[in-house]
Amino acid sequence: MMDQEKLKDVLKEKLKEKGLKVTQQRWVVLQTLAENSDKHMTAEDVYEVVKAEHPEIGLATIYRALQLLREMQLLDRINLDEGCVRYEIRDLSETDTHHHHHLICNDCGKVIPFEQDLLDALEAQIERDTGFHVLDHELKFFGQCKECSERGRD
Amino acid sequence: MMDQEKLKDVLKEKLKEKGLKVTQQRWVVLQTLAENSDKHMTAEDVYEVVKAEHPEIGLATIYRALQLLREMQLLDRINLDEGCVRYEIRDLSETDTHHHHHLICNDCGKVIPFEQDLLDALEAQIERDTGFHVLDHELKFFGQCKECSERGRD
DNA sequence: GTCTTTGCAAATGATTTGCAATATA
DNA sequence: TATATTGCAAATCATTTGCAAAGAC
Repeated sequence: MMDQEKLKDVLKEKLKEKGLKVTQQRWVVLQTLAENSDKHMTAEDVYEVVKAEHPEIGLATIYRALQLLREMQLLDRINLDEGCVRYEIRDLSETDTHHHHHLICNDCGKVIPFEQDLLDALEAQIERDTGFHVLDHELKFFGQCKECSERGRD
Repeated sequence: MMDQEKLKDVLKEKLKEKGLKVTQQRWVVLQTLAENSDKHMTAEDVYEVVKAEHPEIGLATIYRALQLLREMQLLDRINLDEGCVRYEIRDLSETDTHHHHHLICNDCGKVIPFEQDLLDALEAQIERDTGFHVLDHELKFFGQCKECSERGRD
């Protein structure tokens, strides 16, 4: 929580750049994602949390804030094919082409972040072979997490 | 098109395994995906193509067939975050844990398949480091295709 | 004060589902 | 003939949008 100030400054700066306003709703949404950086929240999840302190904030506003914060690269979006989309706050130190992937447990649905940059060589090869200029990538691993595979062994 | 017979046999066999019936609609949907294996079709795309020859087939049936064919591992599904999902026929020779990825052009939206199995080493490392047992993975590269990057250079 | 943003309710759009009629084995 | 399947229309459900009222700078 020590980074609240820094985070708010980043938000202010990015909004000002585009001539947009720092509203309480945008700050609350960003804060909620920051406080739940271990989770991957849907718009509805954020709405439920926010509602406790700010019952006046509407779901449409949450959607608009999430979209905006994502455009400002403050959030990442992950799509687990559940019929909705999840958001997570981006580490302030990550670069534009961040490389942070996910391990998704087929059994319990847990999403584990995984840091890895081994794809650089692969990207170079793709450019060489196909002429496709890679700007970003998304990598998801599906399987069984440690806990679920241990539970399954009983 | 020489593989029509083989494909139909595979369909028959997989359906019989589950006590399901070979209907004209299921066969037509599978055939459509086979004839358009270079494209990545949405349910609506399939519906439009099918309608020409079989105007009586409804969209709901297309959805049900696509879902079923996917459960039988005859199709793969790709989600490009467009708000809908695309399907492509799976190569009959691919194994259960197939590894076929996509290069997605940010400019023209083209989707280029890409064969690569370099992730095996990475999967082994994940299992070692985290205890997560990887069963499958999905890898998407975003960027600019050859044509678009050449066009952009003018 | 001006221009952006919000809250609400209504609209959208892909996908799913209930059910009576129909086709497959 | 018995059971699975289809077609249609209605239902879902996440997300978006129009618009008048409220808020930020």
